[in-house]
Amino acid sequence: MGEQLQDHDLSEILKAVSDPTRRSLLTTLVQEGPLRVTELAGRYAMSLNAVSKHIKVLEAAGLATRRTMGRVHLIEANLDPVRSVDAWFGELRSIWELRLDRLGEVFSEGTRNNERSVTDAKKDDPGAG
Amino acid sequence: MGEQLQDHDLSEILKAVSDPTRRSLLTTLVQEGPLRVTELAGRYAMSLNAVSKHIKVLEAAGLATRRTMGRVHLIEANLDPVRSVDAWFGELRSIWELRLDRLGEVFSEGTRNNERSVTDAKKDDPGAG
DNA sequence: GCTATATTCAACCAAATGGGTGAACAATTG
DNA sequence: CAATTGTTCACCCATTTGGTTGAATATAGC
Repeated sequence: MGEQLQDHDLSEILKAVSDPTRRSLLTTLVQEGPLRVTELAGRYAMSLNAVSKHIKVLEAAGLATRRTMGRVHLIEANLDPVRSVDAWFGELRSIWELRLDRLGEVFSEGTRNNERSVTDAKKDDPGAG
Repeated sequence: MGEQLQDHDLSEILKAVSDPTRRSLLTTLVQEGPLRVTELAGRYAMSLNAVSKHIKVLEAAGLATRRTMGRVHLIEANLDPVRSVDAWFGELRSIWELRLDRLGEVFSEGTRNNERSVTDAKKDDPGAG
């Protein structure tokens, strides 16, 4: 059961939550539980169709799921994909700290001249992928 | 120091990292430290100008900073804004768990129908539009 | 001063995005 | 069946986006 961190998925998730309306929708769903499309749309100063489209984007990103019950579509939030985002940012941070470790504390004296500290850190290069 | 989580900033940060090229740029900067625009651009199958624009987007989001040294612009990653993203997702998660907790309380009070509150909320509908 | 290098600015283009409207489809109800 | 309700589909429109190219600006070196 590996989580295949596909670049495309990550882009889709991040793009989905980069829109304030969609973030708001997601928050609403998270705090109130599954809601109908119309109920959701009623809270925004935009057309039902616009909200419907936003929901589709959330669905495509895996951040929302739909349970169709008759003519009513119940939309529910799903925060699982957020873990992919966390994972990516986490990885970024550890790469960052790894490099800072290699550089050592020599760097903290000033940010203008860094050439020498780099060569200094070369003695202990693990080459972490 | 409160995190004055401006919606606009969050959107800008998320949109910035929603592009795979920009994520790649950020990763490169994080693992290799400050780099010149040309050096960065040389790693991508796109024009220097395209990369230059991507860098600007990262800068605008606060994810990269620029130190101009003569004609050379050193671009450096800055992961601080990521904390805003973490904060938002974290908030979302706690809201989620809070609601689940509330649902649990309702159950232990002797309610027998699990989805009643959602579907039944129709009678309390304020009316969209 | 001239030339080469590093980078941005400006204009342009195709595609994607966020929004709107009206019609269509699906399901419930009288 | 007909009417109503919930939702999507198909278009249209303006703006943004990601990319291109060519010119402009700034600095470095001969």
